[in-house]
Amino acid sequence: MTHSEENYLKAIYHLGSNQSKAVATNSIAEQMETKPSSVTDMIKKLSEKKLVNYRKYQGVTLTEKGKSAALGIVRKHRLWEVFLVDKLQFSWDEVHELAEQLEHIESEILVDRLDEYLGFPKYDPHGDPIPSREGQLKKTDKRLLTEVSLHMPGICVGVKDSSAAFLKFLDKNSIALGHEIVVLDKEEFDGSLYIEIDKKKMHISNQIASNLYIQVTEE
Amino acid sequence: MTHSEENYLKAIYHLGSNQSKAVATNSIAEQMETKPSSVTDMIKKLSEKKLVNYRKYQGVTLTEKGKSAALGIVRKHRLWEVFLVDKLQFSWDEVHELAEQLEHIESEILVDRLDEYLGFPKYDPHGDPIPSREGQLKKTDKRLLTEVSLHMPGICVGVKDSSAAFLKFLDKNSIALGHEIVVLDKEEFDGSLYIEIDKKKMHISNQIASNLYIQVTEE
DNA sequence: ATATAAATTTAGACAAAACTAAATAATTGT
DNA sequence: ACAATTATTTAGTTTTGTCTAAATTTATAT
Repeated sequence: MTHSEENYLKAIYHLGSNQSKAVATNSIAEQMETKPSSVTDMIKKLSEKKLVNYRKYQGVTLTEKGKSAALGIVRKHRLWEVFLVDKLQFSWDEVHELAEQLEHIESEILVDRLDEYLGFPKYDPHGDPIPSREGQLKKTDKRLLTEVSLHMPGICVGVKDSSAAFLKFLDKNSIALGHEIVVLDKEEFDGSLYIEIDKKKMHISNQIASNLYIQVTEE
Repeated sequence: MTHSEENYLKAIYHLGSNQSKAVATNSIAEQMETKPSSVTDMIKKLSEKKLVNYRKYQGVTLTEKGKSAALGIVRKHRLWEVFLVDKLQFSWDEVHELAEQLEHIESEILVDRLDEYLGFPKYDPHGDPIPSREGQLKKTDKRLLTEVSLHMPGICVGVKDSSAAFLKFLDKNSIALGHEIVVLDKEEFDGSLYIEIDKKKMHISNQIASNLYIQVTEE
């Protein structure tokens, strides 16, 4: 499997995992910053290899084989991200591009050793679940902070807006993944929230809150 | 710089570092398991980029720019090897192919962070020196264990007698390539040595010692 | 319902990196 | 010295992944 093939599979996986609908050629082209005609070419190739289901003009879906391959790449990507953040002191907004390269390193054993070395993490630094060796994903019941009820404890597991600017803001205010968050009160006037994070009380705007994903730890 | 270009530079570096003579097209082809005509093609390309000096039919040498690039790749290769052995528990003979992939990951910062994380190692698991960020190489010198001075640390890098009997003996006494060895004392009477290998003290005969190659790692 | 717009595919071209086969230069042995 | 051998380069082809431009299919709007 070439790097390019892997990148297409990953793109199709990311675009298709939410809906059960087929993924459009154009959306793949946009995601990969390439031309639709190039996408068509690659889709044909992947189709011949039984990695995607394809009918002309009808978009693509991953076959079981394709999905399994895509999950393998996602697994590698997210494990390397954990490595970069936990071991090499990168911050969570610096690791994506590096992981894009590292995810293509071919070796089952390496991935498993890395997994073990990192302590079998279940989530990457952005709060996204890491597929198991068998391609199983932990379910995430993550909600936006704005949708969490008062006094319901949860853990900060992700961001909706992953722009460097937003991530930098969070860093500055020591809001980090893994920290426990409770909403203490809501300001009806502007939707801002009084929260407690990591035992520190804060007041954050609705705009911030609506871009933070929380894993609710009690029903 | 493409992976292929990097591989050619590395091959030319390895073939040319011993002699000051130009490297022959055929030897590059042999090293890279490719055809001489392919080598000529690539050499022209590298020559246009001022990475090698090339005159038709006269072989190639690296320019300063090319040498610096080659050393950068060697640095990455050897640092990743240390990572795989020290952190992920691979053995010295399993890491080469993986490092061949990892050496192409592009990121100055990553390499520096890795270097720091590994404690700025000076030698890889095979006893080969790791170039500094500036491309400086520690000198190496490989000797028989019997010719190493007391308390001079080195790495076990090879055997003179490669008979099954000898290798079996080494295995039984957990003397393996890549292990650090220090000679603690010599027995004048029979030339046997008291050594410390991998933090374990041992007493070995002169016959054993005179069949083990050591890479001395300090002046 | 059908004209127009949007999405997708086809056809043909290109660059990178490899190859084969043929031509040419350098080296070697007598 | 020069014929034979070996090393190297050239010319032309292939594969992969991309592109542009044109053709075709599907979706949309009045």
